[in-house]
Amino acid sequence: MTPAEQLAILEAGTVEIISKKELLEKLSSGKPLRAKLGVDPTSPDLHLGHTVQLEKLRQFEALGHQVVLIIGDFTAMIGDPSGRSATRPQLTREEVAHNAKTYTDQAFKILDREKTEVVYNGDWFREMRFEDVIKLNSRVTMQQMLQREDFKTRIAQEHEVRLHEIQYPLMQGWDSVEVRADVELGGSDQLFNILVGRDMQKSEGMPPQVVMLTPLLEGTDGVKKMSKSYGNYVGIIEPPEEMFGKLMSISDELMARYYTLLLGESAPADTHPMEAKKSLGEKLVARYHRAETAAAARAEWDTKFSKRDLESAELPEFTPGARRDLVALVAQAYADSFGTKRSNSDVRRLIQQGSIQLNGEKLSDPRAEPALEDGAVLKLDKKRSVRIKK
RNA sequence: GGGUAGGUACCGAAGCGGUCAAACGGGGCAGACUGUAAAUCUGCUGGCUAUGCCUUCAGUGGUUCGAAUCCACUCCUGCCCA
Repeated sequence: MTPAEQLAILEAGTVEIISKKELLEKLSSGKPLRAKLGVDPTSPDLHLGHTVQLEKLRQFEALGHQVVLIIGDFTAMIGDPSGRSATRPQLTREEVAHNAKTYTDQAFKILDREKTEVVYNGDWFREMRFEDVIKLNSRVTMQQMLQREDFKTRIAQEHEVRLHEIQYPLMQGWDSVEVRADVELGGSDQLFNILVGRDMQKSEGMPPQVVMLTPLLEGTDGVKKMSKSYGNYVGIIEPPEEMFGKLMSISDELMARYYTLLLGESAPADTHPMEAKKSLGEKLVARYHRAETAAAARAEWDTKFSKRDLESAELPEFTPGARRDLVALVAQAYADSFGTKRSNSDVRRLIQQGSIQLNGEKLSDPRAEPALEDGAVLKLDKKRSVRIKK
């Protein structure tokens, strides 16, 4: 494949490439490029937001280039301030180590395990001595750091910015030196950090990496960037039904975004939005599970929510414990079947607001001890129900 | 180091001796309407063995019948100056 053809493939779906000319030159050299993506294992699960970049990396791999995945086990302890309006919580080494493991396992649902180079930036940062850190710091000016939008606004709003946060871009930049990256991929909020990488490489006498920015994927709320800490994510190892369900609950607007960003196609214009959303959901579930599983998830969703046929739907089975009053029952059902902790007060509220139904009948007395027959359907809220199993 | 403004629930922000589990906004949760969409409307949003009780307004101690509110000290943050 000619360099120009490769460029066309790689360019698709990106927001910005700095610069295309450089990329073309690198591609023309004939040598496989080293394409870097750094991920901080701040939470164990990869979500659809990460896949935008991972899919792009897969294209690099398919074109015979070398993908370098940097697990930021060290940087994760600091936390990337990008796009943040507050200092991130710092993670412990144990948390990070655990997350890193699950992270890579999930990344290889997309990338080829055999072809991908995985490195941990703790390998070099832990070795650094304080004088190395000073040297690193001396390469960048305070003013450059303060140009960053997120720092600037935080300062303008008189919010704190801690010193360790401004180290982050330097560290990310140094990663590029360590792995001799030719290209670094990142979300569009990574522009600054990746540019620092270029500067670092130049001052090390290395050819600077090409910056390749991918669009940021909004989370299921349609507003904020998808992130586990915002609770607006769709994890790629989520059970098929859950994944499908989450995708069905997004707005029509967002659906169009997901079509372009995740599937690389435009949303069908002549189809009812709900139908379009269903095919989006099915396709994505199929991508991370199997086609049959996806079809099943869709069918199951239909009986549960379109036909509202809870009787024949597959519901989690729930075996009531010793306490049979409604409050205890509901609280336990949430905990056992959905892993959701709700306080008794919270449950009481749900009951009072008419959320709880038994076989289609509203239960409104928190103190009642409803007769529970085997197979009865206890509806907790609009989206969650369980089947009683004695 | 000096001066100054602050630290209130998930976040922002009122309150400045009792009627404060704490206004208001955002977020979140639930309900109605729907296509588990958006928009809109309604309710809720510390906990509990619940017409009452317990824990909470940076921390500790104090004044008071009574403190988020007053006093002392401590810790933390912003801003200005050095």
